[in-house]
Amino acid sequence: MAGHKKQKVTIIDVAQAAGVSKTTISRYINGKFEFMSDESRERIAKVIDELGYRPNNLARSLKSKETKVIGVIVADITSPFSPILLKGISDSCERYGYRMLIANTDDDASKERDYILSMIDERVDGIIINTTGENEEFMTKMYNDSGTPFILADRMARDLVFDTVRAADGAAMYRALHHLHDTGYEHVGFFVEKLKSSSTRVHRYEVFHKAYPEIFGEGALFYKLDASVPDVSELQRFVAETEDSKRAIMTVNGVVTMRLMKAMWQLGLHAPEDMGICSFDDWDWMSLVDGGLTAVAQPTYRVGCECVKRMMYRIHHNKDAMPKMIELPCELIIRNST
Amino acid sequence: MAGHKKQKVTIIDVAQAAGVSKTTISRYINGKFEFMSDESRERIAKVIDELGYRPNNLARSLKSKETKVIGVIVADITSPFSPILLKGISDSCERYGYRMLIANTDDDASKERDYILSMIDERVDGIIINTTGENEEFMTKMYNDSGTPFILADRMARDLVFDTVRAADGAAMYRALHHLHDTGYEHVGFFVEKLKSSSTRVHRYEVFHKAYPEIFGEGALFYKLDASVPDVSELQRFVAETEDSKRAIMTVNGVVTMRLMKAMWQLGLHAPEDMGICSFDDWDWMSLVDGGLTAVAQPTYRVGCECVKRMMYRIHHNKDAMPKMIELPCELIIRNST
DNA sequence: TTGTACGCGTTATCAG
DNA sequence: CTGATAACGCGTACAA
Repeated sequence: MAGHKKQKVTIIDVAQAAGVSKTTISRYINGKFEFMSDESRERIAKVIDELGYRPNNLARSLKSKETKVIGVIVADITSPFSPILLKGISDSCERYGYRMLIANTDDDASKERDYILSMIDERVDGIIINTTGENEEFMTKMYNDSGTPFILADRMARDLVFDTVRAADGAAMYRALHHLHDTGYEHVGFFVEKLKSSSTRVHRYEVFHKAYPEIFGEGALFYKLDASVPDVSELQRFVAETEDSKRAIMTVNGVVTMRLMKAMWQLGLHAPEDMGICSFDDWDWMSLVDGGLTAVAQPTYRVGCECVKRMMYRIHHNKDAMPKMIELPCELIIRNST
Repeated sequence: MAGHKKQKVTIIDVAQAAGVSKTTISRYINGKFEFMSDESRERIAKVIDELGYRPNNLARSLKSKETKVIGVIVADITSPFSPILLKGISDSCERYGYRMLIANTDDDASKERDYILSMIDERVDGIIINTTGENEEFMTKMYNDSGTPFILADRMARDLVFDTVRAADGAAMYRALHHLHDTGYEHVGFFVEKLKSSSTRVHRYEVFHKAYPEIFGEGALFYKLDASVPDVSELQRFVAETEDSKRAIMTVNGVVTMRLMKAMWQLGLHAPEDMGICSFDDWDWMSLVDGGLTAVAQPTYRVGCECVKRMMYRIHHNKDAMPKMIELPCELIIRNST
């Protein structure tokens, strides 16, 4: 017997031990007590306890066509964004009695497809996905084939074909720029990473592009951080182009903020003396650097919660509901750096 | 039909469409091509493609008794430690063709028990657990009942009843203290959070307790950060007790480091001028503060990988192997703060 | 090379 | 109130 998984006790074992049929055990398990005598119930309770019986969820799911499992696909699990989203999803799932099957795509569209397939094979009841954005038609096909609902977390697709839950970062951008303008800044440079189709960055970029001229009355100033030129050089370019003015930096996300803080350190620059800085994304360490960075805090936890909530609605109430865009407000946290 | 999950195509549909029995389809799916004619194979391939057939993993697992799913239970998914561990596990699982079912316990022993049960119900092939440490006997019972292997990630149990993969932070502590001593520090205060049974903290605490006198020739100096007194006060106590000496702080983990950095900021203190600081845990922002914090970097990613590796060994080669303690080396990263 | 028939552990239908 | 029995979708002896 060594090397084998222990024989699990099944519903039949329980039935025999209790001297009833497995039907009755099944009823007991599912709380249909109205269909059995009190003595039966008590005996079954005792036997189940003694044998340590636990129903096999695989078999149950096979029969019932639902697994009570939600698939969650994140683009980058090591991003500070992901754990918070996952916590939101996890806490909510718990409340509704669901579990999570989690996958990480490393922002790779092909991996994303693999995991979607894999999760559908596993018969998850729905998929919450922080998508790379490159599998829109694939997901549509999967949805049509399997009926598995998708909900997009934070990142949106080109067309609104799936429920989408995201931060209202457009509004936040306006608030942040107004704040900078009111505080007396004359120029604001927007620092971005490479713009992939991934849309969150692109969206913020586009909003800045539109909002900045409206508020500051001049064309938007963009600075791109990529491998071709050191971050420090790009920062110096900004300094040169805005010299002798009260200037501030706005970053497209927390990663860029971190890269710029490093670059500023290397150049011996500090906020707010040398330049203001306002970060999109508020990560814990940002309250430490230079006496605290002004930042736009994302409602990431709530995004996770809302994804689950919407998923529950779709699963239990209306499988064919119209796709809906749910936007959650950001918070502008003003600290020492502006 | 509205409101119902799409009818999935089954192995029988494929069999009928291809004009063979489902046995042959099953063989095809499982790559046993030696048992069928080339024409059969081609026809089947075509039909599967046309129908978009995907085998139902629930049914497969029910039969085969293996799900290719590893349960992962973390104590705190929002801790910076968790995503890295998860990435290690995830990347490794991917290589071996496994998926992960993830749960977050919020360091709550009762939740931990619930999730263990739930995962066993789900028939996961094994459980990797960053345990609260309070369910040792429960896990032992579960292991005996179900045969599901457990592997402890980073946190260990009192007795070595399960495989355990962890950082060799004892050795790291010695190295760090030697470094501080060699650099000329006269006193080192060790700052800890509340010591729960959770063992990682306790272990570091105990090692410091033993190592400090050996290296510095005086009794260990401990400072406890808890709700009863402000962090700032505890820091001031340290300053008072080591006045007029070259002193350094050693923290028990990254969270404490962050709290102390905040407290130092409030008191206008800086490293390394006012005191050296060496952090257990090296988180990304630590390279930014005060020109970079000296830190002990944990091999967290590799811990995740090793957990999976060991799990594969246990599942595929030796279910009853003796529990083993696997220790991975830490790295001491010397920066500006010491 | 292919197919028949049974079992995996549950739930649901129906007849007692 | 209770219990046969047939699914659920797949894998596999065993037979042909």
